[in-house]
Amino acid sequence: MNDFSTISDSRHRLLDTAQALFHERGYRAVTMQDIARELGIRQASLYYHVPDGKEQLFVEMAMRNFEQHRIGLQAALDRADGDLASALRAAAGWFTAQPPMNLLGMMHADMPALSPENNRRLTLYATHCFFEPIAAMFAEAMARGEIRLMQPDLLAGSFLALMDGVSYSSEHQPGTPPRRVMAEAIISLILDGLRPRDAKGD
Amino acid sequence: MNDFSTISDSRHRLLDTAQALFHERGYRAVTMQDIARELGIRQASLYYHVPDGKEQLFVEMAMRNFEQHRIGLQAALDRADGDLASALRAAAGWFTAQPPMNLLGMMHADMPALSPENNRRLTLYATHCFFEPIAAMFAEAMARGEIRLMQPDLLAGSFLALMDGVSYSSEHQPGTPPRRVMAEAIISLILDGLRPRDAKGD
DNA sequence: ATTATCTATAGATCTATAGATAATGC
DNA sequence: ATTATCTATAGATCTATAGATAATGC
Repeated sequence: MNDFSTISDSRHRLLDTAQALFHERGYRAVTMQDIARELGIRQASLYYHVPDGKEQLFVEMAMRNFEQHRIGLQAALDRADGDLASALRAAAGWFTAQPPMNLLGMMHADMPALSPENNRRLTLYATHCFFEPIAAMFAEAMARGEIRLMQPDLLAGSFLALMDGVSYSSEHQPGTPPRRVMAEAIISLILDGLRPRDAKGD
Repeated sequence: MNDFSTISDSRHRLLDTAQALFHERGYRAVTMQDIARELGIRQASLYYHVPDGKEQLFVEMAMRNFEQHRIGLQAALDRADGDLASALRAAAGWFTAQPPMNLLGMMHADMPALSPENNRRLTLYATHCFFEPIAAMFAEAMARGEIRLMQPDLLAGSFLALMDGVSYSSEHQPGTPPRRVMAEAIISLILDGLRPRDAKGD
């Protein structure tokens, strides 16, 4: 079938599998055994691909995942119109189209298991890939006078927390609307708040 | 010194210690050893207090914690004035005064490690203690015509996600404002949104 | 010769049990 | 006699290493 580009195809398969399991259950809950079983190979065979073991696997998976998000998120933002509403829809569209990643929960639960050095690297890179683009989006809208003044960092954190909340609901709460529908409601909330506007529709 | 009420004082100390560690690092990352060391006793001695072991300890800790939150949250809401702004400030005041608990992250990461039965019990009880009071708060404001129509469940989930985000920032992001300051900004966002009001202050 | 797997296993943890020991309260 | 601890340890897991085996590409 596909004979080309199989160069590090198995590496990608490994990282994909690790990603699905780590994001679903967390670093400590997933064993090398689990990952190997999912791939159909023996646990010890994983060490051919990641000689430094489980922590290396997690860090490589996370770095690749963060980078994919950075690129996808930035592309979505670049494609959006020049207003905040479009940018928010683009960002939310990106997140809701991706598998749930539970970013804040992962940062909280999994980072402490890593070496201080890896912890630091991943935390910095998460800031770069997630926080900064979102904060910049809000800061630009502020510079355009489109929204009132508020700390962009706080808004970025809130937005990411809300995206995590959407993923959580869609995964664990029975009978919730689709993620994009929830995201749309949240965007409307962010832009206009809960208080009813005096008159004027939409 | 205090000779009375020491009846199950040691049990409370045990649950307190377990709570601090479980909330900080998650169920699987904390060993019985860690908890015992913190209490200054031997690991095996814990089993005198919790014969069924680690899972029992976690479940009892979580149930007690949820119940404390339900009572404190309800009391705060009862004390508030009749409008949503007061209720939101009361709820946020309660959460920011408590030690961070990372509710959504915990539900996501720790529940799968428990037996299906315990998982079910805790999930239901979390809904009862956190979701329902908050959703009711929004539903009542809607009934009063104070806010526009939106799914109370979605708003409750969003509010809890935002509270988790506040806790996360205050713990892991250097140089963030105090939790209550962040919460106040978020409440203003929920009520009025980001778009600047035409004229009229507050 | 290189690449990717395998089997077997050492060593480190971690949970939980069995049974001893000490202190307290009748 | 009851309460709360202790020591010692079995049994289960989990990570990671050593060395064998098979397949592929010169």
